[in-house]
This record gives sequence, C-alpha cells and structure tokens, in this order.
Amino acid sequence: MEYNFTEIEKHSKAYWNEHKVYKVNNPAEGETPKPKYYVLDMFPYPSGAGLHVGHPLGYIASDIYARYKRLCGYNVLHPMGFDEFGLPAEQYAIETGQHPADTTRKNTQRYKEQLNNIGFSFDWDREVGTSKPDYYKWTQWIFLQLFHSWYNRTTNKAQPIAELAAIFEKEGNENHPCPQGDSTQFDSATWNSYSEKEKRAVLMQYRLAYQGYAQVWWCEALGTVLANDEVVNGVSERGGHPVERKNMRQWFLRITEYADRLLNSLDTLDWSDAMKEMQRNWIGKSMGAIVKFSLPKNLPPAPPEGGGGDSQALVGRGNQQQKPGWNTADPVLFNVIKEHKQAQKDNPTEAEEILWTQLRGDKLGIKFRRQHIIDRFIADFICLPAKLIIEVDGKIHDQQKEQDAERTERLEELGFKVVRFTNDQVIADIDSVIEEIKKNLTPPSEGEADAQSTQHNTSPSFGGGWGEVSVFTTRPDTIFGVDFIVLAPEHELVAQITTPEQKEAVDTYVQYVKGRSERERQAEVKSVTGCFTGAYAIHPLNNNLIPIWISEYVLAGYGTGAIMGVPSGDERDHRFAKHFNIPITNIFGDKYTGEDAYAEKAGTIQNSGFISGMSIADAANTVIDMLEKLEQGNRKVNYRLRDAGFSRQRYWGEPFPIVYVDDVPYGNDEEPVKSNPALHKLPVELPMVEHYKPGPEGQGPLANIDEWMADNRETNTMPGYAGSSWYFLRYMDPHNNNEFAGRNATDYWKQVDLYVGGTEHAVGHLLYSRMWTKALCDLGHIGFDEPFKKLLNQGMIQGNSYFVKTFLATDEKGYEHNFILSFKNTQEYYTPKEFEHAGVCYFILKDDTPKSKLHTHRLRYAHFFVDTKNRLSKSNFKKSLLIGNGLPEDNFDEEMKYIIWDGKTEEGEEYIQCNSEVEKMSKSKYNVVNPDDIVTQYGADTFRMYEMFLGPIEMSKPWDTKGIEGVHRFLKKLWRLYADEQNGWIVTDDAATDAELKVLHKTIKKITEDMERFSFNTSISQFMITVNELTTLNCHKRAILEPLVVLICPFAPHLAEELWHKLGTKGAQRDSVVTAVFPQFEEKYVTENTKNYPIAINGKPRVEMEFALDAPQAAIEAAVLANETVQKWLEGNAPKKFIYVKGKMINVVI
RNA sequence: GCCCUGGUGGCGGAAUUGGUAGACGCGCAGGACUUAAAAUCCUGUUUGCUGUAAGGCGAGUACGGGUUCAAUUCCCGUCUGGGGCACCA
Repeated sequence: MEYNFTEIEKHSKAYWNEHKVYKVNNPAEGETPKPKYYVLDMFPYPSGAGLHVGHPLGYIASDIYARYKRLCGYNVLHPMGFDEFGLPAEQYAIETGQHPADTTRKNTQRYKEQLNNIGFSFDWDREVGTSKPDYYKWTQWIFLQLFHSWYNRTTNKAQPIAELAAIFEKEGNENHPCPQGDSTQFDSATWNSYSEKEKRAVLMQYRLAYQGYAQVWWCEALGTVLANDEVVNGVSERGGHPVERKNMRQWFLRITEYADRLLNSLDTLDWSDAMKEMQRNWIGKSMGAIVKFSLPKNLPPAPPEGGGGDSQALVGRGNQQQKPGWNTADPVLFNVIKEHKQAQKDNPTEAEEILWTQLRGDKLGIKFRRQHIIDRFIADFICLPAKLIIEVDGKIHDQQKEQDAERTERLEELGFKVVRFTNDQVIADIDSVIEEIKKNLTPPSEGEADAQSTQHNTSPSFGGGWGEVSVFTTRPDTIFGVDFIVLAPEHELVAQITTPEQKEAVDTYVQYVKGRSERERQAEVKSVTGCFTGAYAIHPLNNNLIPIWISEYVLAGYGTGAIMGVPSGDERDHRFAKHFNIPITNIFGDKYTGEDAYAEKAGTIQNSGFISGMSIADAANTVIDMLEKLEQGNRKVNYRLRDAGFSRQRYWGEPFPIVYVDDVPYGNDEEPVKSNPALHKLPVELPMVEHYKPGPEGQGPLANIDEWMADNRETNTMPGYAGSSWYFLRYMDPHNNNEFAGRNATDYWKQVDLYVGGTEHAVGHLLYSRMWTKALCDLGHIGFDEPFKKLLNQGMIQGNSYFVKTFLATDEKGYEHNFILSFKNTQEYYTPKEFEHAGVCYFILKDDTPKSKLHTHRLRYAHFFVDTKNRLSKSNFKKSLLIGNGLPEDNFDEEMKYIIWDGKTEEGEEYIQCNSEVEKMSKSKYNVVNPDDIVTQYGADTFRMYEMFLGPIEMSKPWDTKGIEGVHRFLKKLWRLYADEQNGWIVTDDAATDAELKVLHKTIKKITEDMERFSFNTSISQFMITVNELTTLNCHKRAILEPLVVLICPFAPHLAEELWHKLGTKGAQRDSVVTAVFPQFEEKYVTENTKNYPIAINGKPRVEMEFALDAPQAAIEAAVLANETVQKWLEGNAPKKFIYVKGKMINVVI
C-alpha cells in the first residue's frame, strides 16, 4: 500500500463534495453564534490564459490559515469569486466578436476547475461574480447611495443630500462651503430663488458620486478614459498605448473628502509598513499655507529686455528700494502703520462691522479687504481690483476735514477712487450704502465661478480670483526668500497678467508645453524651461516686487497651480533661478553656499525681517499668523490624492442607474424618473450591442444603441474597481435579493480578519474599498468602517525564461533556416560545419557575422529541462525544441517555429547552452508553469506544500520544479509511518513512549507558533523533522499519528482526509478531518530537567556540559571551571567574569 | 532624487526577545540494495590551515567602524538587489 496520491485525492474530493464539508452557515436566529473568522483572497480576474503556479500562492496560504482557524473552533468564512468586468474581455470581444459574457463564463469555469484541483476549502455556494446582474444590481445601488450623499465636514461623515438641501433652505451654504472651491457662496434667499435645475447643479458639487468636467487620461488606441493608476510612465498600463489629457464630462467619487480619515485610520490596521506607506504617499498630505501675492492694477513698467535678468533693481532686498507711485503701502512707514492697522482691525466700529458683513467673502462678486495699508494711510475698506476705497468716518473726522482731503487727494493720485460714508449712514441704511458702492465698482473681470459650472477639482481652481495670485507652500518660513513666482503654463492668470512686451514669448512657451506629450515631459524631468510674463506681484510682508514666471515644472493640478520660488531653500527653484539668472536671496546664512539649495528643515532663518533668527518651525507659525491677520494667506492642508474618476467609455462594465432629464442627471430611484417603471428598475441591465466600438464623440459603446439614447440613459459604464470595492460584503449574504447584504450578516461577519493578496493593489482597490466601506458605514448600512483588518501580501512567483540564439541563413537550395548557435566553452564563432535540411543541428558563426542577424528566442518552458549550468542536453530533451518567436499570443501555436536538433554537435559536446533570466510569469514569455501539470505529476498536496516551502509567503521567488521532489519524498515518507508496501496498514494501538510524545508536542508547539505568524515554510520544515524523528523511532502508534493527521491537515488536506478515515475505528463512520479539533500543546511532555550547555570562552563556544536546570549557579560555576578544556584556556589564571544565562549558555571571560 | 524592503553555503532558505550561525530541503560527491534501472536507505557537504584519525586552530551572515561577556540580530557610515512614488512646492 504505497502513497497513491491520484487515488487518495480523488477519494477525498469526492467525500468533500458529497458531504458539503465546506459549506459555511450564518448563525440562525436565536442561535448563540460561534466565534467567527473571515479569511479572504483577492478574487481573480479570470483571464483567458488560466492560472499559473504563481496565482495560487496566496490562496494556498489563506486556505491553510482558514483550515487551521476552523480546526481551532471558529466559524470560518473563506469564499471565492471572480472579478469579471474589465478591459481585457472587451478587447478580446473587439478582436473576435465573441460576447464578453461568453468568454468570461468560459474563463471562470476553467479557473474554478484549476482551483478545485488544488483542493481549496472554498464554499462555492457563496461564489460571487461582478458581472452577474444580481450582483451588479447592488453595485448600482451603492452608487446611488453615494450619489445621494454629501460629506459633512462638521460631523465628518457622509449624510443624505436631502439634509444638505434642507440646510441650504435655512442658512445658505455659509457653514458648508463647496468642497470644489470656496468661490460660490449663497444665502438662503438666494438658494430659494434658484430653479430646480440650478439647485441640482449646486448639489452636484457636494455629492460623493458626482459629475464634473475634468481633464482625464484619454487613450485613443483603447478608445477610453483611464484611471491615474492605469497610466504608467505616460502610457496605458495595458498595451502601452500613448495617452493624452482630454476634458470630458465624467463621474467621480469624492474620495478626497475621506483623505484624512483614510490616512488616520491606517494606524489601526495590521498591514505592512510598506503598504501603509504607499497609501500615505498616495494620499500625500502636506501641511503648509496659502500665500496671496497682490497684483497691482497699474503694472510697473516692464523691465528692459532679458526677462527677469534686470529685475535686480526692482527686487533689491536690503534697502527695500521701490519705484514710487504704484505700490499699496509706503515701505518706510509700513512696519509702523501695520501695528495700528491690526489694532483697528481687531476693534472695528459698529458701522465698520455692519459694512464688512456685506462686503466680505466676495459678496458683491469681488474681493474687498479691510484696514489695508495704502501708501501711508490705512484704508477702511478697499477693493484692489476695482481700485475703490470706502471710508467710514466717525464724528472725529468733522474736525479733520483737511487731513481727509489731503488723504483723498494722495489716494486719488495713486489711482484709487475714494468714497466716504458716515457711521450714521451705514447704520441707518446699509442697503443704499451698498447700492452706492456697487455703482462705483468697475465691473469685475470674467473668470468668476458661477453656480452652474461643475468644475472638477483636478482642473486648477485658482482661488481669490482677480487681483492676486495665490500660491501653496509647505515652507511659509522661507517667505522672505521668495525671488520669483512661477505659475503653471495652464494657469488662468497667465493670459491676464502677461505684459504686451512678453506676450509673444509667453504664447510661444505655452504652445510649446501644450505640444509636449506627457511622456516627453516625464522623460526630461530635470531640464529647466520657463518664460517670464513681464508681470510682478507684491510680496505680502515686505512689499517687494516679485517677478512672475511660468514653467512646466509647476503642475496645474496640485495646490493652486502656482508656487513661490525660494531658490536658496528649494532645489528646483534653485535650478530655475540659476538657469534664468534670477538673483538669489539667501535666508539661511552660512548654510546656503550658493552652490546648492539648503532644503533641510533645520537651523534658523536669517535675513528675513521680523522672523530673522527664529527656528524654522517658529518662523513658519509666525508667518502664517501674520498672513492671516493681514488677510494675505492662511494655514492650509493639501492632498496629493485626487477624486477618483468613475466613468469609462466602455461596454463591459456596470451601467449607471442614471437618466438625464433636460440634461440634468437623476438617479433612477428619484423623481421624475422613478415614476417610469421601465427606467426605475434595478439592476439596469447591460444590453446586448452589435459591436464593441466606441460611440460618437468618445462615448461608450452603449451610445450606439438607439433605445438607450432615446431613454436618455447614461452611456458610460463603471470602472473595473466598482465591483471589487464591496465584494467582501456580498460574500456574507450572497443570495439576498432585498439588500446588498443583510445587517444581521454584516454585523456577524464584520471586517475581513485576514485579507491575502498582492501588493499591486496597494493604492487602487484597497483605497477604494476603504472609502466605500467608510461611506456605507456613515450612511448606516454597515457597522464598521474599515474593510480589512489584517493584510498579508504574498510575493510573486517568477518564471525562469530560457533563451537560445539562432541565426537565419540560407542553404544551397535557397531555403531559409533558423540555426541554433552552439557555444563551445565561450562565445567563439565558427563557420558552418554541418547542415541538415529538416531544420538543423547547429550553426556556428564567423567572427565577422553581423550581430543584427542574431535572434534571441525564448524557449517554451514546458517542453524541456535544463541542468544546473543552463545546459539543454540530449538526454533530457527528446527531439523537437519549440521556440516561441515573439509572435502574438493567440497565433502562437500555428506559427510556432520548430527547430529540430539531433544532438550532433562538435566532438564531445552533448548540449546546447541556454541563457536564462528570472522574470514575471506570462504567456507571452513562454515561462508559464501550469499548476494542473504539477498536480497531475505529484498531487495537489505536494503542490500545496511545495509552494509554501519555497520561502516566506511575502517574498518573491523563482519557481524551480526540481525542488518539488523533496517535498514529494517527504509525503511518501509520512505515508510510510501509516502503511507500507509489504505489510499494508501498520498503525498500532500501543501506548506512546515519552520520546514519541515529546516529538509530537514539540511539533504541536512549533506548528501553532508558526501558524500565528504565517511562517508556513518553517512549519513544513518542522513536519519534515517530525517525520524523520518518528521514522527513526520506528513509531507507528495511533496516539501519535492521529494528532499528526490533524496538524498537517491544513497543508495536505487530501492525504489527511484519507488517513483520518483509515484511522477510524472499524466500520464506524467518522466526520471529515476538516471538522476535527486541533491538538493542544502540553508542556509536561516536553519539559526537560537538564540542559546541555555550550560553554564559551570569551564568547567562543569551546565545549558542552550538561547541568540540571535547577542546579545552583555556584555548583555550575565550580564544575565549569574544573573542566579540562576550560582549564586549558584559563592557563592557571582566574576568570575575569562568569556569565550564566539559565537554559541558554555559559560564557567564561578570561 | 525621496520612501519602503532586502543582502546568510553551489541553490531555496532557518536562527521568533542579543545567547552554540547555516535547521529543513534541493543540488553535488561517495556508498548500500539491484543483472540493470527506478524507488528507497546510509555517509559527507561554509571555508582555510593542521592531523593517519578522533580532533585542533583560525576566518566567516554585503563592506568599514562601534556598543556588549556575547551581534546575522542593536547603533553609525558605505556599497548593492528588489518594490513603490516621482518636478506634489
């Protein structure tokens, strides 16, 4: 009776199926629930290529753990399903005309078969498939919940949008500014005056799933929009096609509102640091400040030719020299006045307060400031863009009419219009005062946001409007080191501020940037380009003139699309200043050498007005406080994270449950759509289409369906990550027709306790799932807000790719043949020696053969074996060598080149030398190892154990079929403890000896510990040791071997099941080993009372001595020192020190 | 460039809290059984020197320093593989 794995695995699988041993039940009502454990794998996308040996690595690990937890008494949920929507199936459909649903069904079927071969404990009754209508019905439903919600920053959670509308009715949006930029403000009266369409346009800017116009990655070749993480190095991740920016109306998820929560709750998760760090980087929180630089209405005269080169006179630092007549404040008096100014601002009169409430926050559609210094005066209120000053005079001004007149005159000289009101006027009749002010305002510039526009925040929102430029900085402490301002070339201010003299140069530069593909821009990241606009801005703290440049190194999409250039403190700015000869202000004293920027955040700030001498942290805070007082800036947190694009112009995805009425999108569960039963229904089923080509104007294929268009349905579909963002919830209650998952089920199973998958989803799937979970939690649909408690990342199993070199040559008859190059020793090239028509043996090159004629061919892994020296030899390689020729995958078999090698080479040489490389397994590299083949040859148990034995689960490692023999031998050896060829079943009921029990319990201890830290490779080592020891002890006792079956069951379930039943008492049926109880470790079997101590001299082990563990140290010391070897080393001297670590070792220092 | 991870025999890897470095397996070499092969079993296998041998002495966990009775493990510096991000202000 030898180990016949084929039969055994057939039996065990049949038993599992028949008895449905992997069925998992939710607790019934009234039942006291068992403790639960949820083990989940990242479900696969069923591609046409099938599974290779790399895929199951994580599944095996999770299966082992799931089985272990079950043996420990948990109710374990361990489901599997398929992520079925996605681009590859659609691409395949376009190429072959087959419906994606058909190919998906076929692929899924094949995946299931392959998975079942390996013997996983999945409960297939809970299988989900994201493309099944009864699944995506709930994907659509969740989308609607997001669509009907907004993020309340006060309560810090998602709430129904209806609640927001109610708030607007009462108080406008003062307390809930628009998350897409703070430009739009309205009060309740204004809100109530809006039409339905206008209201919905405003609400759209708050929804968690919203529509906006945005620059998105458009891939012409694929005819679709791609997500940020689907674009790699400027080309599409799949196919490597070029991509470009395009403005389209798109759906988005407002994941940015969750940025802080996504960041903070990372701390509560048991994920690897690398994984958390990736998410942190992706969210990219940076704390800093917005700084506003005013733009003077009357621009200073353009400096002479040479751009900023001559700007030194204007921006000279030390003496603060300035040209008269344009600035808002007298530089000499500034510091004196500003104290008064602040005092006045802090203590406004009643009238000032009243007026300010009417002017603040762009209420008149244009920005006003109060207590702003102009020349040597403090204007009560000022609108810089309109050059309008409003003065509110108290009684006191009656006595100083003269001064007032002089003041007015001076201000008018500077180009301001001055309007005066008395306190009484303002208090008595504010409305007419406002009317009067309005009359005096020159019309504001265009570019003001209006309520209709749905500006998405990936396009730059340049706060503050006209009259100033806002920059974001994380280093407000360096503000006195600002030597220039740089705008992104796409910045909307560029056109307005560019001087006539610079217009041509700027236009040329902007065109140049536009014409550069993303790829080019990334390729030469370090090159410095840019152009001076001719314009200057006013430094908010010292009123210096700062030249404004544009450059592509400033990104439109981040911050405000503008930066303050501090060359002494930032490398990029330094490069820029050097390149364009912009004078550099040193604010770091000796730390800045002039050679490189001093970018470290240590030391004190120098040469910086009132913050000189402060530490960087203090300076930053002081500057921000000052800017806030002056209303020239504010503290600001910025995130790199952008809202997630949620539209795809594709067919094979979830249709949106959205219908347009008068071009306004409505959820199909709200009026006026709801009343139409045909449109109201969920799911919105994916209709059949005639072809999968994009619709008109870049729309999805759904736009080609007349009926679909007639119903005014949304033509986009959802992206691949929609279905995978919540599938872990559906497993909990997969057949629920009334809810995505019942609250009973989600309250019981809660979070996934262990999630196993690759690192490639670090910022995509894992981030979106977290957001969906948080949103569903906020809205009260589930009771937890993080989906995956512990994350285990399995490494990749790589393939060995082998190459041979061939040479295409023509024979005497004019036929072309591929010749294999034969290398003897090193790469010597010879002339052809032998030739055979059918293909060839080998071909040896002359020295002068052009290298371009050499071809490198990948060898098809499955068809040969090489030895350790990468030699393909005659004995392990029969007749034909199949060589892939870099042909497209699907044509591979037809056009494959056969090269026949008969083993004849130069004298004595019996092999072909191959080159090899370790790389990712993929069909196109011909290095794929199919698990089915391994299972056929060695059995699933061997396969499972070998994958685990390769090394730590999270490490990547190359597949090496040779090593599998060792694990297979081990299982055979294990089997021989139970049965052998001569005697058949040999298990006895004899009592176990102490030595045998010790082996068992040592094993239990080790396996339990290893299991808890997912160290499966060392578990298997332990099993090998155990079996070796039991073999040596000639142990065939049930008392030892039965617990051993349970121990190894998670790893080798087929074998364990078979042995378990054979061990059962004759005739009596017993339950599956899957439901057995994990053996308990008992200390008493392994306790030793002596220890064989290594005795080290000066740390070097020299000899071993055995002592009782409870022996007193003095006795041990005496015995050790008396030892012959120790005596020899002591050379008669007394030891300096004697170190005794109980149970560990002894060290004698001499 | 920044962040995260690694670097141990011919190979995959082990050493869990600072305590006998190289467990376990592969490969390789030699041997047993066999007409032969497969299968199975046994022995050896980090390295240098030394010894007939048992053994002895030394070096050694990428490299150079340090802390310690004791370092693969902790600290500092350098080199290097892998992964992620990348003009993010």
